[in-house]
Amino acid sequence: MNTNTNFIEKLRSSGLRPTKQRIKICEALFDRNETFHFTINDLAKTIEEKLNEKISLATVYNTVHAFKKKGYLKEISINSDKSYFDTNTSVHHHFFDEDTNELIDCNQENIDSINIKNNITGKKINSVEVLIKVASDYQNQK
Amino acid sequence: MNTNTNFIEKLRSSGLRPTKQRIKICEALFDRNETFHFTINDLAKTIEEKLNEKISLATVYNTVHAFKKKGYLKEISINSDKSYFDTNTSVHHHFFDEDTNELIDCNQENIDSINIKNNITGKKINSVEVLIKVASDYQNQK
DNA sequence: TTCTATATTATAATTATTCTAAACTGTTGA
DNA sequence: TCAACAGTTTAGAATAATTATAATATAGAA
Repeated sequence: MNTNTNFIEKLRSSGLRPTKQRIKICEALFDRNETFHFTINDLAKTIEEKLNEKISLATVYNTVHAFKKKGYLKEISINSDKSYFDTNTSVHHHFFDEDTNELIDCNQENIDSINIKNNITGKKINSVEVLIKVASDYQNQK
Repeated sequence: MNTNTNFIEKLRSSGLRPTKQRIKICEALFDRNETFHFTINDLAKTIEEKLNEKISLATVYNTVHAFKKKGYLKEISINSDKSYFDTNTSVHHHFFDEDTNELIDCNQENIDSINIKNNITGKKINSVEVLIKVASDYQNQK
């Protein structure tokens, strides 16, 4: 409940009404020790199975997008079948394990800093993402 | 027609039957001076409007995937609403213009080489992709 | 030419995501 | 405390990209 008070504060201070659903989603996302990499479905399943709460999918989508807009989540672009999100919003990169479809953080220190010598004229760089696709050594990749 | 002979050769030598449709798709993709960045819809539209040919969408999908598997196309991961492909299969990276939804090549020399200090144990790196999202300087990004 | 494996096609099915419009709820202020 | 209203949630419909299906057509070998 102490954490919940924090979530309520966090929501209110970012101009989001602290509704029952949003607080639950905060719990599912931020009440953990490790970074959480998830798809909308993963999150919905977590809420349903771990928190015994049924939240409409539309709300899960809305909330995740609201949180992303507020900077509490990052969206990661992988194979374009679905969206992946990350509770780690610091600058960092990702491994994507093609065997298991799992995302793994790759912190900045693991890659020399990326210096783009020439940017597109008149445009501002919003993000630089590095995605490293890996798979078992022994098997052929599709 | 000289190019078509080349396409037929290329197809046959990679174990793909040189069908009317595949040859047309080769024309649409490879008969150009510049790299082509496209979605399936872009390609279908090109074939219909520029080459006056109507090829079933399923065939366009099948062929693009076959070409990707053979290494003639690269798939680029951006916002997960649709897939983007690239006729430039050399190692290079991309700018993505969020104002226009346009992909722009970013050749390797524009970025210092990316050195991953620690890879995931037991896995092989299949690809390293850098995606630089840009947008107009003056406007707020979503 | 005939045969067969491979391709193509229209269409249906599937999946992720967004939209809609009605019902519900936090918050404000009387 | 409570009315009012804007902001939220919801189920379900709509949309869009992609894949599956199964019938028809075709390339290439014999």
